[in-house]
Amino acid sequence: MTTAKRDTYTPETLLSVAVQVFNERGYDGTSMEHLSKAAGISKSSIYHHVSGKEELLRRAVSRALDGLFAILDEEHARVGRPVDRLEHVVRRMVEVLIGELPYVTLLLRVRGNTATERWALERRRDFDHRVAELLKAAAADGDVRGDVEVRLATRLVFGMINSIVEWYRPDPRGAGEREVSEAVVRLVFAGLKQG
Amino acid sequence: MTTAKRDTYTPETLLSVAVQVFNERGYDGTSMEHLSKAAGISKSSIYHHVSGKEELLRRAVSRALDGLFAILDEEHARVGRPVDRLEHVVRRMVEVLIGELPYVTLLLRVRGNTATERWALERRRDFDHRVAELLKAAAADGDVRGDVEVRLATRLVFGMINSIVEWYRPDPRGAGEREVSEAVVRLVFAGLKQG
DNA sequence: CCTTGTCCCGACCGATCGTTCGGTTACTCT
DNA sequence: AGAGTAACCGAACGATCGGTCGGGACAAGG
Repeated sequence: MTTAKRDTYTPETLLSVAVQVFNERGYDGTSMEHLSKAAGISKSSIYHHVSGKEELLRRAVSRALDGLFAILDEEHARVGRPVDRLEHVVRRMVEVLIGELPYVTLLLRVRGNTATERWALERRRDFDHRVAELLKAAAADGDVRGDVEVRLATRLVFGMINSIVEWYRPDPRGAGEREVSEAVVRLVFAGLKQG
Repeated sequence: MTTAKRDTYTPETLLSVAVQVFNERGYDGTSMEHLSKAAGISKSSIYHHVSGKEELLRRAVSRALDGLFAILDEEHARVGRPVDRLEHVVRRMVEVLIGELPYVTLLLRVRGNTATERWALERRRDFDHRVAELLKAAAADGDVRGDVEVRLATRLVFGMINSIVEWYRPDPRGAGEREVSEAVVRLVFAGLKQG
């Protein structure tokens, strides 16, 4: 609180604007001109805050990845029966995904054209493997079905969870979040069939 | 068979090359230079076969959409109990998605920057609504759980199915296809829990 | 007052974008 | 052989790309 800042951009506030535009137009489809219009400052001014377009992407996907990996450090993800730890991770993934929606959205659309994008893809794979091991342990306990391969099931469950970014739009009262995470947990573990 | 064609490009063969590159680099991330390198002809020669970059996109997503809509016209999708028709549509969606993998992949990544992309998004929404009505009818019959909203369940199921394009790679023997469609049907209707 | 540093700007850079054009090659048909 | 044409090419178009540069406006500290 030593400095009384001017009412201006910081790398963080600029990032939130940039991520929104990236998600609307796609990273490749977004020019620095688009960003400057959306931020209300000139194109060259953006370079006062960040080193360039790719740094904005790196900051965004880092934030998303940090949020996801933090789940694995939570107590309920580390101790207990694997099937219960898996349920906790699934539920928390939905919550993080919704809480950091624009950043995770951008992360999930990265294709691998640049070094930054390939680094993001690698960290995503790491996370996937960690969850796959959890599912494998739950299968070894006989708590989840054994007639679907672990790797395949992991991918399909991730697919369902990650697809949330394609349609979820924030609810000002934050009401829909619990409904979504509950629906995902029910469908993943019990399926559509009448229980 | 009246014409013995020269060994050269047609709009269709050129399309298959273009779609592959689009999926690797993203549509916006792909330049006509990239396409010419991949196709082995000069940039200007591409314009002898198609009107431009956007026509390639339009042809690709049209092929994907035609494949999906054709499912709804099949007999098992039109007659019978809604829950059985739903299972058939789910299974066939996986098959079409795998059979037309690169085209459906491109369709699912369209963002809406151009008129062609917005048209594709609109047709996708139409298809989604058709399937949502099927699930609604199955819920009215009491054949699928009623504690998850129909619209929400539809989106999550579509998310799981559509995510296949993110990791499935064609098996020369076509072996994995049945395993995937079976796994999807099991997870969607019965869930992960040991049955 | 003047200096210092933050924040921002218009003008401009070389490179690349999707597309066009005039012309050449190579095959088909008569 | 000669005409016609589908397939192709190199060069260049105006526009836009991500990024650079020198300098102006403005607040804080002396």
